Amino acid sequence: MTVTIPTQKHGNTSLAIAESLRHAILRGDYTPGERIIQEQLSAKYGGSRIPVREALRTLESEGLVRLVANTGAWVASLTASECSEVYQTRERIEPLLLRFNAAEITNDCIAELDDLAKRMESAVNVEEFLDLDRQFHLAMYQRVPTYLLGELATRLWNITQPYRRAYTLLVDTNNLGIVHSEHHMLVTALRDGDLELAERVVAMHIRRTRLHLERHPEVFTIQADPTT
Amino acid sequence: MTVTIPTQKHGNTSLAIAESLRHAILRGDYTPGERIIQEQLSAKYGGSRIPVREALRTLESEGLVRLVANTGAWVASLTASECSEVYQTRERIEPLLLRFNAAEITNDCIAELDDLAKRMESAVNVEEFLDLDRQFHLAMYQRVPTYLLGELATRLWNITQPYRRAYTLLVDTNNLGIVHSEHHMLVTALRDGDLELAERVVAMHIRRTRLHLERHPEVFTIQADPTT
DNA sequence: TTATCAAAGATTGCATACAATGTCACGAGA
DNA sequence: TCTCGTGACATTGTATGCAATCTTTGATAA
Repeated sequence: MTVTIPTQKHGNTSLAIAESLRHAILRGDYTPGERIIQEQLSAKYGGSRIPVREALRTLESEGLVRLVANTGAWVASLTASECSEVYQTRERIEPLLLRFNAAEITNDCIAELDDLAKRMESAVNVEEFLDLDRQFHLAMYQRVPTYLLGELATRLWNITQPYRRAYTLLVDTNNLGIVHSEHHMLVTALRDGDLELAERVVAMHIRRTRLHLERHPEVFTIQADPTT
Repeated sequence: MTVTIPTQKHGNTSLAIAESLRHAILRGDYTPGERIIQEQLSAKYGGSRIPVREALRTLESEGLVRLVANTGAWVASLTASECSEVYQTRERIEPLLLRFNAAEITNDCIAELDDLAKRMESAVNVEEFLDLDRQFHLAMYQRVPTYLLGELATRLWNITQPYRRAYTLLVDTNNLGIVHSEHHMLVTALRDGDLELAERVVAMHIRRTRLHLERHPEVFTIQADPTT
């Protein structure tokens, strides 16, 4: 399969490859632990391996790819305890990020969040649910440009994406009642201008999800077939 | 000047260059805002520009270098508010990291911390003080390997290094009384096994430093001479 | 004097080619 | 059968060279 990237201007190839590959990993086109061959990617994008290598380095420091010198690149995978660490970090980071954005979370934005929360309840499949969930968080956190908090939150979100997917598949979209309640609580707190409460809801939301994940270690057994 | 890197094994060149350049930036060999020319670095390390480019990408995602396509690379610089954001993030992250390490902070380690705190009090120059300060933090935070918290804390520490240096130069090493008290409070809390208190001391230590920095915006005017 | 433009020079971006390294399969010996 | 080597193959690492782009300089006109 050949992928053509839109604005293929000179000087942006590695950026475009990084974005495309990041999306592919988040979409689930790659499984955690799957080997990445430079030559295959360069063929796919119709270039040489040089920009591919730079894209891989970028994704490595984002935590989405693991590089070993002279050996190769793999899609990153997490153990249960590593994932738990990421969630505990999110628990500290995201309330702060919400605080930075609070002033710009206007009525329009709250209406949008409310809409997203409702659409999430009637999401028919896992992919739609995951996409709406991501949009919900970004809508809160990207009102205001930050130097690193926004990007950091996104990175942590991305790293855990495969396991969020596996977990959502496991529990089925009907059994996500608490998640929906929490989203509505958050919208209400924001509407009331109660930032303290909103921060606490975010932290609890992340915390509860972490505790659930910790009760399902089988989620972390997804691995690429080594022969692939 | 030519720099020879120890174990120059095939496949580790970009890693070695990244480490060397990172150290050079942290040492203050480069000023925030200073231009980085790929060719100069490749000449310095006696290789081609390819591994230099990969090293620059790594340092970019660490936040130490700013890259612009087709244009060049610069040593990262922070505005006062960006630096404040980094400190606020540290305020949330480092207590958590301390918590992860708590179980492994043994009597030996506490003695080492105590020693470092004392040597810091009698530090004769700014560079020695900065180095001991760094060691003090690492000694607490790197008892236990973490998946990302340790690396994240180090990155945030590194990003703010030039301004920590400028600030320390500004206030002079004699006027750091509060800093020393806080370090000793921390050692005492750890010795008493009072993790709650230790976490609060760390957070307050970072918070107080941030408030001090915010009162000295002149620290953020250090810039490279554009003609350099 | 200042602003604008064009051309030369400097610098970055990337494709190619080859070297270094790792991986895997196969066979010999225990 | 199992272990250990050994060779061929697959893959990664990097030097080189040229194309694309940006920057600077100097000249021109307002």
